[in-house]
Amino acid sequence: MSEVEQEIRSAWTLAFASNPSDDKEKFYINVAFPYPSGAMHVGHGRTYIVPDVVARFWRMQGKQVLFPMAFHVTGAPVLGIAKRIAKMDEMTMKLYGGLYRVPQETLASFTDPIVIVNYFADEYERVMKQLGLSIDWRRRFTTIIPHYSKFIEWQYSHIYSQGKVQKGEYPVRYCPVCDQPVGDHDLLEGDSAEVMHFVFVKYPFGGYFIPAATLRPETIFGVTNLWANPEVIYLEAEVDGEKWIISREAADKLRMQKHTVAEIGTISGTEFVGKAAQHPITGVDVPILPASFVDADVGSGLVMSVPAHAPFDYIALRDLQQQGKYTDIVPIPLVIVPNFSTIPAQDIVEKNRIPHQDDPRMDELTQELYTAEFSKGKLNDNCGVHAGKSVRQAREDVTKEFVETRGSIIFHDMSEKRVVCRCGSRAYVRILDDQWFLNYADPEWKMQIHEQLQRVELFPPEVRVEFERTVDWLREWPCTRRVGLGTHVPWDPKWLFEPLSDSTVYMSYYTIAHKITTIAAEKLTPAVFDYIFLGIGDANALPVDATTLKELRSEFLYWYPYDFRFSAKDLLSNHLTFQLFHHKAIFPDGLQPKGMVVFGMALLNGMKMSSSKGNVFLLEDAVNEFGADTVRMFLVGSAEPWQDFDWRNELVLSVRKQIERVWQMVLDAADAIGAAPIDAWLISRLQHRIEAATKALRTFQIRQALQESYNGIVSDLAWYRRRLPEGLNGTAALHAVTSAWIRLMAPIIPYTAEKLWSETGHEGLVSFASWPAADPALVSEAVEVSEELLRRTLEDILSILKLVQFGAKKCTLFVAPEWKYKVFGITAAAEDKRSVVPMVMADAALRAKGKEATDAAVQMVRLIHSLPPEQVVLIAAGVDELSIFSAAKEFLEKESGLTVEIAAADAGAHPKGRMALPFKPAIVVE
RNA sequence: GCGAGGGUCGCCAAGCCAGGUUAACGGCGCAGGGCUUAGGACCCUGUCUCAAGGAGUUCAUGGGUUCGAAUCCCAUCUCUCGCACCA
Repeated sequence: MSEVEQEIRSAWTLAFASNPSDDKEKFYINVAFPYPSGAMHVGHGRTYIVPDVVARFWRMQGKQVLFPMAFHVTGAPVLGIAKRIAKMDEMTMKLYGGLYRVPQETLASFTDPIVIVNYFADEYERVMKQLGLSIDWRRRFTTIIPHYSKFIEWQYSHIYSQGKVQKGEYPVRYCPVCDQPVGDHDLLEGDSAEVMHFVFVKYPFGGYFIPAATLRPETIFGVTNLWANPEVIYLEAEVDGEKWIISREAADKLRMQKHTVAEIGTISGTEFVGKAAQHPITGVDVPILPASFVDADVGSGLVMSVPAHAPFDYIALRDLQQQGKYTDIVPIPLVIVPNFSTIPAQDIVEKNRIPHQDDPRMDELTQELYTAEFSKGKLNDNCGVHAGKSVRQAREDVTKEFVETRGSIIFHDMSEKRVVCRCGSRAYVRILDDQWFLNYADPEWKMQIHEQLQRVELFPPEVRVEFERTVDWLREWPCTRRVGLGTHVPWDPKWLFEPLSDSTVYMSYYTIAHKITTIAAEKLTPAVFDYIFLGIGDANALPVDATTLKELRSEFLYWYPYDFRFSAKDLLSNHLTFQLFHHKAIFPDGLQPKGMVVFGMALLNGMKMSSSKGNVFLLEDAVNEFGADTVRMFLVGSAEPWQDFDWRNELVLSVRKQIERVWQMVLDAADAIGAAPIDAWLISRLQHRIEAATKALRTFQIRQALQESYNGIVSDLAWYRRRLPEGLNGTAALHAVTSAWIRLMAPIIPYTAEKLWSETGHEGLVSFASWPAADPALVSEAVEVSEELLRRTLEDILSILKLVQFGAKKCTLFVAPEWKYKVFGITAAAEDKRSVVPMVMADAALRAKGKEATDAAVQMVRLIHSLPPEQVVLIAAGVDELSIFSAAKEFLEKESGLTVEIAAADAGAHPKGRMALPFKPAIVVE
């Protein structure tokens, strides 16, 4: 097989290079391009095989198909990989040297990130070619070539001038040693840490403020005291011009969050414990109490105490009161929560018998109660104007009130302390103040996308809701980064465009990718792209020669807009929606995306496929072990594109056998001659198979298409064989079947199909042969119904034989009498099957039959419900069962091993004969 | 927690939107038989339980609507994906 594949691959070289055609309609599909930082696994395989099957199908339908591919190398991950390889990091070396089998000498050069992406981009291309993907490789590019950068500059010149890119503040994880933001890939530890947003509620204290850090500002109405850690030395500091008392850690963090902090002095926790601050709303005294659970490294290092609702506060207070201190403090209930008393913190602490505030279970219990209150709680009458609100709502409102009218700040802190950069230093939250954002929050832009979305075809249709939701949910997107590979922001070159933001309209770039490289990159000014993509300006007044420009313009216009874009569902909530926004912002109405197909995820032996966990099966290994067609057919056949699929080696082998079966059956049929009565049935069935497969492919139900074109045809051929007269293995009718069959299978198993196509004497490539068309003139319903009758009857005979205890020799078929067909007809036509009996009785001749007729009517309702509706119609029109069975007498005898006799039920003396129904003869075995 | 989509007879997976084609397509696996020196391949049959072609219990669980529900409604349990600066 691998030799055959080789040979065919060379025949395909350049065959799929696609240029605008004068007479053919275009069909342009594309896939989310890969980030080539590692080897391809079988999960990637499906992502590209599905569009390839679609491309091949439409090509055979006579369309001029464009299926391009490129590589997305923008971003930071490879930088990290290169660094880790330079440091000989064990995990990384194992992954690349072991799993990905990068040769040692090549691995040594992986200290350069560009080398990594180029290496894997080449590998992707090689494996994709092995898989037989019908890609126009002339259009390949990577996103960091100068031409593409010029394209991105052009894109953003429009987005920027429309005011859709804005400057703003943004909290990011930041490494003070590297002086850079750190992404998940850059962290040694703590990649699950989230950025939390505290509100600093300021309590006046002497000439100072004590900013108590809280995640639950709505509980301000239940504050009984503040907590300070007596073991901590706090700072007196001037923060943004006010005097605050905070921990040293908080002071450092505040500096990173755009606050000015000047130290004035220090104050030990013990010094102000026992004194009182003032409640910011009521002004009453709030005592400051000591507590060991208060962490200087969280928030401000000082917290407010809500003992009714915070387990820590409750238990710390209980501990003090047990020593006889502060016994006048009583918890103030605030939040009504189902299944809890008015003091939920007490419930949860006492129920779990927590001995003291340093108990390790406390974090978990706190989380439990916070979640319950957040999702189900309502504020009670202690909460002034907020009484009756949900916790969720009150939190939002109170936060707003404090920030806007009471001078509170939002303080960002990590949910875990151990967040460590690759350099070994701890990472913090830092506010970047000159970050650039794409304003996806713009209501007008959103509205345009909602409107546009209605015109986009989506598969599967269920994803439409999710797209709509995503459009609503998107807000400002930070679109620039300081580190990584990519294109510099033209108006602020210290920034680079972030990867998801430089890949939103590249589908248009494909249309010219193979030609634009002949132009020197520095000539590619925004005006040049304006001409190519938007038709703006005079071709003769631009730095590039006019002929070339016009050619690019016309090629773009030929292909665009694209017809379908394919991607896995994890990109739906970002990339797939972003690209709609960008297309809308840049291109005119007629050039907007027309359709999208969203894929499911990949599993390996039931587990999620993941390179980092080593749970992958490399695509190249799969192709070498099983053959490209087998891999393709397995991936297509195991699930529809939008479903998750599971790769299991043991199942793949059976797919290979199926391909071998096609191969054998087609070659066996090559020299069949002559004719048989069953030919008409086979040809008739074929028309249905073609129709069903075609319909399925048009709606991307590739698995369904495969079932029709493989399983369907195989089972038709099996019945056909069975029905051939003794001594015949095939007839000339098979030639029509195999010719259509090869073409139906060609999109899925192109190598095998290509080989069979030439083996069976056809000229040219099957990849460009015309797709078979169903011919209604070749459909014979009568023949199909009569075969169906035989099939069902034979099945019944065989099942009776199986059950019967004696050695049967003879079988008599009693065919239903004419009047029962009449009852069948009446029943079939009845709108409401419940009224059949009176309808039958209305017929004088039938009424004369008495109970026999009413019984028959009841049986007929059951029978009709058990038959496909279209068959019911045909049977109601009348089936000459007597002659069908007579003609098939020999066949029935051969299959059953019995002597078969056929009789009319009314003539038969046998009492069983009365059981005969239309399409269901009475069977007597003796 | 929020948003989206699922849970079907050993496994994969149709059907559900438009209730009666449904004991529930198809494939895989398994079992029996045929063909064969043998194995493979191929063909036939079976594969929830009983059974002269029929009957009984089934489609995550519990309710409901209906002459009739895997399909519609309600509740519960459970799995997958996304939840943002990241490819």
